[in-house]
Amino acid sequence: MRTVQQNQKIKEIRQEQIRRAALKQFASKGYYAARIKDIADAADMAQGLMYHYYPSKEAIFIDLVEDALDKLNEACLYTADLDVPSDEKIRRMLAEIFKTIEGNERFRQTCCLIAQSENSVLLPDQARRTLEEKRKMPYRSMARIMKQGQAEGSIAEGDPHDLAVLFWTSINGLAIYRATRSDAGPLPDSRLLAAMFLKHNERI
Amino acid sequence: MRTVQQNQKIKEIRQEQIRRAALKQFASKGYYAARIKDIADAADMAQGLMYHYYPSKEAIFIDLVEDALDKLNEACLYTADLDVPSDEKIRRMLAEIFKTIEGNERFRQTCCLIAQSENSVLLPDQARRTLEEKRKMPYRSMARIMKQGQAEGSIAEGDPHDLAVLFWTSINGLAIYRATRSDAGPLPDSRLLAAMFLKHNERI
DNA sequence: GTCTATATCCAGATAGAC
DNA sequence: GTCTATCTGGATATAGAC
Repeated sequence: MRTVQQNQKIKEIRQEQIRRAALKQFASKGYYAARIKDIADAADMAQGLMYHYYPSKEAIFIDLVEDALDKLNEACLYTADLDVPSDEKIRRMLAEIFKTIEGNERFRQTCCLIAQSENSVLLPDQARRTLEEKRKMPYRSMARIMKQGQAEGSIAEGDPHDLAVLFWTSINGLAIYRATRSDAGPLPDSRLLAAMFLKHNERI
Repeated sequence: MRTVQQNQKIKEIRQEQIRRAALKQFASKGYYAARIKDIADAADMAQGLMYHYYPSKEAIFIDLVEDALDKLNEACLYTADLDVPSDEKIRRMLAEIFKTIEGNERFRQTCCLIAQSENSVLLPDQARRTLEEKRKMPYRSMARIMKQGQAEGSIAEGDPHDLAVLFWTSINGLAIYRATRSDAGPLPDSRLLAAMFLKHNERI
């Protein structure tokens, strides 16, 4: 006889299996093209079992989107609080993101999940709301860093929010690019992108 | 009794209606989420009639993707042949693209169609092949312009192909951004993005 | 908790009347 | 050429045995 704790443990493991498999599917195919069957196969379990752990496909998706955006926000706040000049924050953040896009499959998938989701007008209602509410935050954090950098004299002129938009949309574009080509070589040097935001005298 | 010419005329009009409606649907929802029924409704015709003009959903999609990429290539070649310095080509191209993303709904949808399609690993086979074959061209054109500009001394250092990748992925990201927010204000100034590619002394 | 079998629904595609 | 009605397959979700 299994104890309650053991069952709880199984539940956590299973849900993690499902999340991992679902992230892979949603990130590469988008919400609609990814089928429950694919996810179940990738998670090594019967399709029916999925519904023992999640009430619906949408619920899995929402779980992933929330998690992805929370992690992104967290990383932004962490960087914003670093005790280094703003231009250095930008450089580090880009270097870090590029490195993880290249090396960390899970993170790359997370980027793609967000990109995929933002890309699609048609999403389940609750997922849509979650997304719209949470995605604003990284833009705000980045705008704050840009503004601070302009005051410090190291960041290029221009509306800080516009710079933030360019920052994230460029990242989105690159993550998608990388994810959809098996033949893609390494990403460009992150400093090329950083140059967009830095004043000349701050470039390496 | 209608003549052959009149029927031909009807055919062209109908196909144009379908393409216009399909572009809108595919661009905003992606290939799988866009339903034939949606397209038929948007084109003001019965679902069954669609199949009188196109053999399948995939055929419509391929038609659109080919058309979109051909137009993009054409625009690249046109710009590449202009008799102005390379940095000026970059500036003009970006200004032109930004303007059309903002003002020209059809062009914006075309950008999104390409972005959507590139974003999705799972596409009908022939569409996938068309896309992979044709999308390389804009990258090559742009890389050539970057290289030439470096020789002229106006474009930033770095692998020309990498710069081309940054160019197009940033555009893709922006087009998606703009297309998915009803609340989005105007796009950032195109010169902010141009700054990524220009040497300092060439910046405005 | 896990599986197989099945119900249900809906999208793409077809048939046939007008 | 255009429409309505229908077929068919495949996807989500459920039921029930183990």
